Amino acid sequence: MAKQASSRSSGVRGSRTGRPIMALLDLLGRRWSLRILWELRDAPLTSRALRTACDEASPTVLQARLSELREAGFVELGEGGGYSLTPLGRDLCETFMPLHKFAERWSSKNGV
Amino acid sequence: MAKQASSRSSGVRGSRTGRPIMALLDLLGRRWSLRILWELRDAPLTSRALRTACDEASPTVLQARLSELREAGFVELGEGGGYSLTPLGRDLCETFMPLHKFAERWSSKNGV
DNA sequence: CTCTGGCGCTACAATTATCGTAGCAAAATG
DNA sequence: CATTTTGCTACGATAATTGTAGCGCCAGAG
Repeated sequence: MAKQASSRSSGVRGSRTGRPIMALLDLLGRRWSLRILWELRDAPLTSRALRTACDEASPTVLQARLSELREAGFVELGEGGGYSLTPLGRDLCETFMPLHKFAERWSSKNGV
Repeated sequence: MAKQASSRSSGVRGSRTGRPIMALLDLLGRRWSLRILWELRDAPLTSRALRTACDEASPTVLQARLSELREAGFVELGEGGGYSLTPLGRDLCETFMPLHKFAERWSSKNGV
């Protein structure tokens, strides 16, 4: 795999291009990335609680995403356990929060 | 896998939950989804041009994502060829456009 | 008509990522 | 000490993605 170096955020597709947006788009375009940020949006969650919130996704991926997200500086693991958004992560979350409203508008046009 | 029914948007993880945001998050959390929307943001592109723009991603996935995005009503294929955003798709794109600025802010804190 | 060349799209094998289950060591609790 | 919960990992099975090649179609050039 060799995707994760150690403290660099460059296992991300598109980061080679020097366009940060590409790196971000790629990082967020991985399974459960967006979901994790979303579930953490207003309260810290333990890894298990997060797993439950994420429809019982496998801990393997969750842990991988959590590592990436932590490395990216969006998520952190508190002293007494429990994952939470960093200020930067919260900022990112705000950015695509309007997606919520959009989703509802979309689903009605989509026949649910 | 029976992911794509035909004209339903329900091969999407989370759509079972009845929470449209989950369905959207899952759809966008697939490889190249966000990137495709991003590349189409201000001009239509032919499938080849899109492939070039997407760092020569394999046509297999691109075509798959394009189908999903078309089914979701975000992207359409014009008469004379060329993919473009639908009004809805453009709307979605606007939603996460601030990500661009965020990405730059992020990359500077990240040491690139 | 024939020959390019671009279009959207597909086949297929190889490689990766993800899933699902089980379980670990460490810390907290009783 | 026994139990529970924490973050995290192993590993075989399954699904998604990659890379390369090429299809049928159509417009324009010769």
